[in-house]
Amino acid sequence: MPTQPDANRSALVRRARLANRRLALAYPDAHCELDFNSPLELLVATMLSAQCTDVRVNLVTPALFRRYRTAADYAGAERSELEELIRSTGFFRAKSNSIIGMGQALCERFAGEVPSRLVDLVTLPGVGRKTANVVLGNAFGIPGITVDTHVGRLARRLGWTEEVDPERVEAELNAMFAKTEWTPLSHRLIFHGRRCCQARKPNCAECPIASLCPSAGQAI
DNA sequence: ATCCCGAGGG
DNA sequence: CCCTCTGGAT
Repeated sequence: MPTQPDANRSALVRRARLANRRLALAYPDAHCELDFNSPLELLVATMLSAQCTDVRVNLVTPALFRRYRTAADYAGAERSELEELIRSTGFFRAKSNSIIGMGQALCERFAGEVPSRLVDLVTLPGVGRKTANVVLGNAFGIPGITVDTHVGRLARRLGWTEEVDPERVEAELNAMFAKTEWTPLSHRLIFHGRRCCQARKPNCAECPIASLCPSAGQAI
């Protein structure tokens, strides 16, 4: 006989998994919307995506990826030139510093290659868990929940977690879903967050998982 | 005025 | 825990 908190917990997990299945039907084409052709390109694009739309990132990366092709290219990049190429993505000074430092770190510690382990990725300047999980999930096929602004907001609205710290949100979602769902679930939540459950105006009237959402219809 | 596929520093 | 970094879109 399960205790009451356990029963509530398992009901929550069943509701969350049902929502994931409905999101899979609603967004069968959910995928990483950053344009890239290599792990290094995805790493750079993801570093640029902080507080910036992926549409904006995809506007600057074609010229960026033509100018810099290897880790050594980034390591030796001229700061002012790199800054101008990425200026419109915001935080351009910090991002330039991170990208140059990232290139140097790859050359010095990883033979110029992007590492495929989270513990290694997060040692790179400007690379946190979110960026690391994007690279792992989309360039190396290693499952991970990417807790960006959308995933965090939706997980809280859906009542899947009350945590604010992205690492804690990630841990809670990891415990609720099969590992094979971690990356596709992240993509579905991001698609849903952009197209329907937006930060300022959630469209609960047309939301495919409103019946599974404790926040539906409420002013958030 | 608020938000966008965050990370680092104090 | 907080704060800051930055430009563009709505």
